Amino acid sequence: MVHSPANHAYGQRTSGSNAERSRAFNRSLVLGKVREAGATGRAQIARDTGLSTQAVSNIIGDLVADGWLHEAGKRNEGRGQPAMQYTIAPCAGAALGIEIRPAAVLIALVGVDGQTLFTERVAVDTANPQTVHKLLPGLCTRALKHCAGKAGERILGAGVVMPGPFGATGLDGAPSDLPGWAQIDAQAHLEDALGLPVTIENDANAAAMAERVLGVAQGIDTFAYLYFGTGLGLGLVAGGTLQRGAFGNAGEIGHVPVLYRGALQPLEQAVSRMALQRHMHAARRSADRVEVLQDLLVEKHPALLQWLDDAAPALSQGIAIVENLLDPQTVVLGGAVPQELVEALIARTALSPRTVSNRPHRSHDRLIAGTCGRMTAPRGAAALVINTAFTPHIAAIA
Amino acid sequence: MVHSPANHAYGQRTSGSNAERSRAFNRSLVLGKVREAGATGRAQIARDTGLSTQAVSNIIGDLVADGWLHEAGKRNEGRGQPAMQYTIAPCAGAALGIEIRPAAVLIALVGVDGQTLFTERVAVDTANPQTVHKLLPGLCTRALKHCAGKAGERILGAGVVMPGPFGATGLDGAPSDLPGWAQIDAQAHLEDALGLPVTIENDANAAAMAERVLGVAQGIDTFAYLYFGTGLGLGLVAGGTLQRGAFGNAGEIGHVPVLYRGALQPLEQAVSRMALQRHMHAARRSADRVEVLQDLLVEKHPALLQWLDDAAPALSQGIAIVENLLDPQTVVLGGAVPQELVEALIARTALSPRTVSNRPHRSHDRLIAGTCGRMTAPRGAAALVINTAFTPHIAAIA
DNA sequence: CGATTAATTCAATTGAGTTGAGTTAACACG
DNA sequence: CGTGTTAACTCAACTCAATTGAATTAATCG
Repeated sequence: MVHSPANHAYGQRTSGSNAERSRAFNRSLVLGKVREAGATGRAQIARDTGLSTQAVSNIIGDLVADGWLHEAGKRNEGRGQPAMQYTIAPCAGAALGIEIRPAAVLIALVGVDGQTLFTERVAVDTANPQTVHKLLPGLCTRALKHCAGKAGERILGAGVVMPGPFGATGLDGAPSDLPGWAQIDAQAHLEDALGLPVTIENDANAAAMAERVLGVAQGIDTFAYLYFGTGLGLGLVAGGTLQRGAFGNAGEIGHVPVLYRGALQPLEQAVSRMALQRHMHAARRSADRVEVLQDLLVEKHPALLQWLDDAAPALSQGIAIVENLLDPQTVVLGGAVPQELVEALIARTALSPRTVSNRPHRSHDRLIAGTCGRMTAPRGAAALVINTAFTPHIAAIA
Repeated sequence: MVHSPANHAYGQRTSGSNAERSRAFNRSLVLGKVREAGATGRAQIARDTGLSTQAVSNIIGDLVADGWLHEAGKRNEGRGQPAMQYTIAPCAGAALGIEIRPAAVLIALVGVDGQTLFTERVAVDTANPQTVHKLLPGLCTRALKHCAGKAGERILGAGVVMPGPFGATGLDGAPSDLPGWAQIDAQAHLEDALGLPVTIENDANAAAMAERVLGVAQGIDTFAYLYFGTGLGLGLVAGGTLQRGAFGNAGEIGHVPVLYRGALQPLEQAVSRMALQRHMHAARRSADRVEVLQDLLVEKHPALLQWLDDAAPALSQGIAIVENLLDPQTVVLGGAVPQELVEALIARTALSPRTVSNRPHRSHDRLIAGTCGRMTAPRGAAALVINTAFTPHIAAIA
């Protein structure tokens, strides 16, 4: 359990719009359009946004001057003057992503153009607030050194992944809890350690954002992400926005009961690293490290195959619930396990025909594998920060 | 099944902001603040929105001139000049709400101040597109006549409730399907019949909006609504916004399997009007009309009590899933059944302790009864339209 | 009664998008 | 090869709406 600063529902209090906030809104909008398109021109953005070409021109002028955009040659298509193309500048800035696990801290530095510039994993005895506070500054400067000049000095902020749920809930006491974080204001503690604005999120939400910003869910506005962690988490993106629930604890799908090996059990007793380790342990094989899992998969270990065959129907039930409750464009499966394991599980999962997602003409498969790999969570934490720069919103400048 | 105009995901394409759209945004924001507060003054709104008092003053001046707001006396509190209070003008406008059921059409006219001005229920043989098209104009003028002068002539639009799911899905063939609507563009058809802009929504979403705008969920930004209809539906409101899913079919909770009478069955086999009717039919009592249910409840009919006792644990499982997946501030239960039945069911429902919603300090109960009564769906349809006027958004004026 | 506090208004200013005319650079057709 | 067409882009004047700061009004406090 992690301390949650407020016991009341999140309130993002919409503020009124004025010229200044309009400009910030339109800047983000334009940046987002460039990111979405990869490369595009002013006139095209004007059409996409309903702004005049002049307005877009002024904004793009600003963004180029500020180093956010680069000119990328002219595009020659049909008649008329060729349109100058713009792309997100690789050195426009970067965001830090940090994952705090019970026995390790993972860090990633991701550029606003989507390049992962640096990753590192540090094992710790216990990831208590003191240890992490001492560890972070060093890690942070090391990360920044590795990309000096390339991502410039503009660090937008830090995203931090910590295991949920946040605040006191009926799910406390899970083995994934971090010691010592429940009593302190985690965000303030981390901002103090890093000297950067910090956003805290759970692993599944961060992973979902990783796939949306950097991975397989780019351009998909409404999807669910099943995160294969110690337990099983669910990250929800609807209309391009992360759904956190009223207290930041949406997505606790691991506790939903499903039929598994003939009995009703919480889904994460069937599908999760914890479940897999328990199963392999019973077969006297360890499965605590990602490399080991990969080896077991290559050697087609019968216990692993058995687990896959048992887990798939449980997963299918979970997906049916998610599909019927949220009607997503697709469900992404991923997490801190080898890509091959995810794919093997997907291959064995027969999706229920009785859901709203079983529609005739689909542009995406109902269940797809995440591509962000092992560093999904820390990269997602960074993606979280990057995403805000590309998502327009009217907000008072604090 | 109802025709869904597009087989691709909803796209509400954000447009850029300019002076005009900023003004519209701020107007809605101010209107929303007045609605939220009941009565409030300019300076207070300025503080709430981060706008200057001058800006708020100008906007309020406009809104009063346009008939949206009324002055409601000065408030004398402490020092300083007393603040003029403003309220939503009862005759500022109204919205039409229509529910199309297989054997009946229900209509409601709701003023922007929240007053229900008129309701009517018309039985029909089959609610096919032709019948409805012929019926609506008369119903509509009748509704408007009953409030002439009171709600003025400003009708903002019509909300229409039709049973989901929309478009082709894996859930087709449900008994709640409407005949003949799958082949036509329902929205265009209804706009033609009414001469008003039409918003189509399913019953649960409309009911959720009814409670948010008119009922027990006022001021609650994130909640789930369990709608007791022919089946069981789920309306989701997150951050004040209705969550429709990618194709408008979010909330099909009725198909989630739960343990009911010793076997895994879809939740709506346990909790729904359909389930109740089947159970009472087996006890040789009809239960097809709301009045009959009320009588059965008063006489404490043993079969009904038995059904309540059986349904409650199933409901509890459904609620646990909703809580863990969405972390709402509260869950509202309601629908087209007597209020007393809803309350009797709630009284028997023991909520799971193992969910994120089991938090120590709660401002709302975890499960509360809806208060919008029998006309929930049509009133909610109207609320849907009214809500847009009070919700700020940057959008191109088409 | 004067000082203080708070709401409101007036008038001038500012920021940002729009408008419409003009420029540039490609293609297409004779 | 030149002229017309098309489309991207730019310049300068304009407009809308919010901000700023001073002034006004109406209440309470001492």
